Amino acid sequence: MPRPDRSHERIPQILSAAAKVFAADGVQGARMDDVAKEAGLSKAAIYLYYKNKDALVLALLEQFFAANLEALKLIPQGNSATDRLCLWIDLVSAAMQQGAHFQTVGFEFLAMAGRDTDARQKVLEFYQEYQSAIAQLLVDDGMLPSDAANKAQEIVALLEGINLLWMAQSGDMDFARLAKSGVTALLS
Amino acid sequence: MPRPDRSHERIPQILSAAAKVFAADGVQGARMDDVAKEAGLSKAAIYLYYKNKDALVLALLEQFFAANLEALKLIPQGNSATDRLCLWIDLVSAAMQQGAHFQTVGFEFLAMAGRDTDARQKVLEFYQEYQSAIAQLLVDDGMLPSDAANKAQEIVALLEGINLLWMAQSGDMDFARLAKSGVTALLS
Amino acid sequence: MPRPDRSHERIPQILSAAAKVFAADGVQGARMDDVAKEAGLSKAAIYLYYKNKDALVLALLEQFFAANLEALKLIPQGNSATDRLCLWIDLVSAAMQQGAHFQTVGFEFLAMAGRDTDARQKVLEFYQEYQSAIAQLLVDDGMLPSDAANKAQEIVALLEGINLLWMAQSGDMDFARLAKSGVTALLS
Amino acid sequence: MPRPDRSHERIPQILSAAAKVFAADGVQGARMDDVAKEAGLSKAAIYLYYKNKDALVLALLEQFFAANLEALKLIPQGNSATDRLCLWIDLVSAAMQQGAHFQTVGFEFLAMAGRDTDARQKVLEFYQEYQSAIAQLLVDDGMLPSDAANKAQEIVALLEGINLLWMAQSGDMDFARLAKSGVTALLS
DNA sequence: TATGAATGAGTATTCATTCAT
DNA sequence: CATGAATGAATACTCATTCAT
Repeated sequence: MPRPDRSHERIPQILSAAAKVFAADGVQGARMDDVAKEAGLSKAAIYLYYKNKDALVLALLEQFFAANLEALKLIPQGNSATDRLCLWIDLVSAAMQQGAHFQTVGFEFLAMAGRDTDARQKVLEFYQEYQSAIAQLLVDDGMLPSDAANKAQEIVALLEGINLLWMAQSGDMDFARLAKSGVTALLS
Repeated sequence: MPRPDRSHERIPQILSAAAKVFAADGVQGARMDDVAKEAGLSKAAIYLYYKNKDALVLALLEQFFAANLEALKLIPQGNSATDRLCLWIDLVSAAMQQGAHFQTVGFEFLAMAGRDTDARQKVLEFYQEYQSAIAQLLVDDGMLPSDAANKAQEIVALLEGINLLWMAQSGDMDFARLAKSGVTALLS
Repeated sequence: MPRPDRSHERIPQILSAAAKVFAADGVQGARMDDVAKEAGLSKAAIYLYYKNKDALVLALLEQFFAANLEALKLIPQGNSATDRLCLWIDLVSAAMQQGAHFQTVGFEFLAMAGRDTDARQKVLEFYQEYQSAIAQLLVDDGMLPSDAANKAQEIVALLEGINLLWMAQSGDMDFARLAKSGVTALLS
Repeated sequence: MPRPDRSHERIPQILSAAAKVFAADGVQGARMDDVAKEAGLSKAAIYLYYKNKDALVLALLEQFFAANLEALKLIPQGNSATDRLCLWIDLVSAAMQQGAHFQTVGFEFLAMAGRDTDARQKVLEFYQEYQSAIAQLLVDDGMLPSDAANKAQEIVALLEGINLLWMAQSGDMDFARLAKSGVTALLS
């Protein structure tokens, strides 16, 4: 009599706990003990699902960038590229307030990318998809593909940079206003 | 009988070693042992100059942002704000190739800022000075102070974002071209 | 509704798997997980048949020495004690090639005997029966019982020692020839 | 507090403690914690001298067989091979009472030899030197080299086997008497 | 000022064992 | 009978930090 497969509930449970603990203590500073406690599981149970801490970190890193890519699907239809981006920025900005605390982990993932091949691969893929999506949006609006690629890079850089400043200032900054103003300027 | 103060030669020696080791292994991953070996000193000698690892990390963080602020003094005189920024970007871009490897540590410092008060303070100061300098440059060119503050934030965000993309792509990107093109667009 | 008793098939299945795993990884190094996998059972199933790992080890130890005692029953009838021993050595030697790999576990059992009362008991019994059987064989040939006891001890020691050397040399040695030559010399 | 002992004194200190603990708990059962405590050092200090537990075990194994080889140098001069061996047996027998408890570890080393290449190498070397020394003694007494090699193997086997029985019987056996009687028989 | 030697306080990882199903 | 899932209790190994010299 096979029992139900608990993996599908344990894995989000563990990842969610890990995200919380990693955000609070940093990737290296986080203890498996605390992840387990936060997940309401024994430490050994974590190792049932992740071979070791590195595997857990990588799984979280994947989830982090995958979640960010998900946000690209929220880009709405609309008249102009500028309009569509500005509407999207509002959506993203609202969502940002939520996961703000966890965002700092993103910086550690970027640092990891400088040292770990797997991490670098994920980061690269993420920015490539991100830029592609923005470029497509510009092409939809009539921009030449070659121009769109460059402009998309500027836009992505601007948004990531604003995000960086926003984090640096502990969220004490109007992300949406600055982003919309910047994007509008870049596209005018 | 006073002994010679070796601080002026030991401190750069240690910081330089620490920078190398931190870049290679990450801030938390770096071992005092390795810093000492890299510096050609005994581990205990490090403790003569830095109370503990945290102090060393903070000193390095200070140095990191101070060095970046130094770059602001390189902003040249010139006709328009756009011209001056573009000339400056060329200078910065050339310098960047050098310390590329160490830049990843910057991300860890940003992550630290999310958790450590001292780190946050330094990061905040850095971005405030950075934005002020850019804003001043815009005011010099005739922009209204209130507009200049906003525009400076956009420019700083853009440049930091491009830097981030540049790191993420392991330097495989034309930093200067993209930065100049973006800044020009923002200021047109 | 009584269910069929599977003990008679499970127990050899488990012991045989355990023997394999113990031989490969050592008694302490062997994991119940691996024994279970080797036996094609779940780990918990092992515990249905053996209270704990110690019980399994002891069962294996018993089997090990019992199997060695079985060999004593193979001592053939014959003319002289020397003849009978030499014939027997040939039989034992042929069998040794088989279980060679598992023999290393024997050393661990001897080591255990130095620390564990139960193990010591089994080992003592084994050598007592071993020596008795050989002594009886000598008495059958006309030797005085008191002389036979001593001579049997020498013979057992010699054979065990040759076995030891044979193991130490990874089987790269003519066990039978050396054993027969030695026994003949002891009895001449 | 006086300055601690010099490092070259630490190694015998650690090995001696390890021998004690390993004898009591077995090689795998021994905890580094206990070795440290027995040595009067911190656990970390052990790791200053031995990379890991395996390295410590191997060092002990080396010492074990090296010490046994040392005993070969005690073989005295004398008239006949038999005389020399009997005199030597008396010496060895007296020494055995001392390290009796540690001898059980020898069985574990033999078991290790079945699984670990380094261990096997050491064991092989040991028995080769052991047999060579005995063979030389026989040649000194006029035996043909080819006969001596075989006879030496029998003698070594006998002595190791008696040692094995002696351990199995917890020392409750007259090692020297049996050994001398056996060797005399083998050489008559 | 400088260091070799030492350690206390962790931390990741493992594994025998249990139990609900 | 049988097992997938879970865990408590261990244990090897690490590292920032100290201190006698």
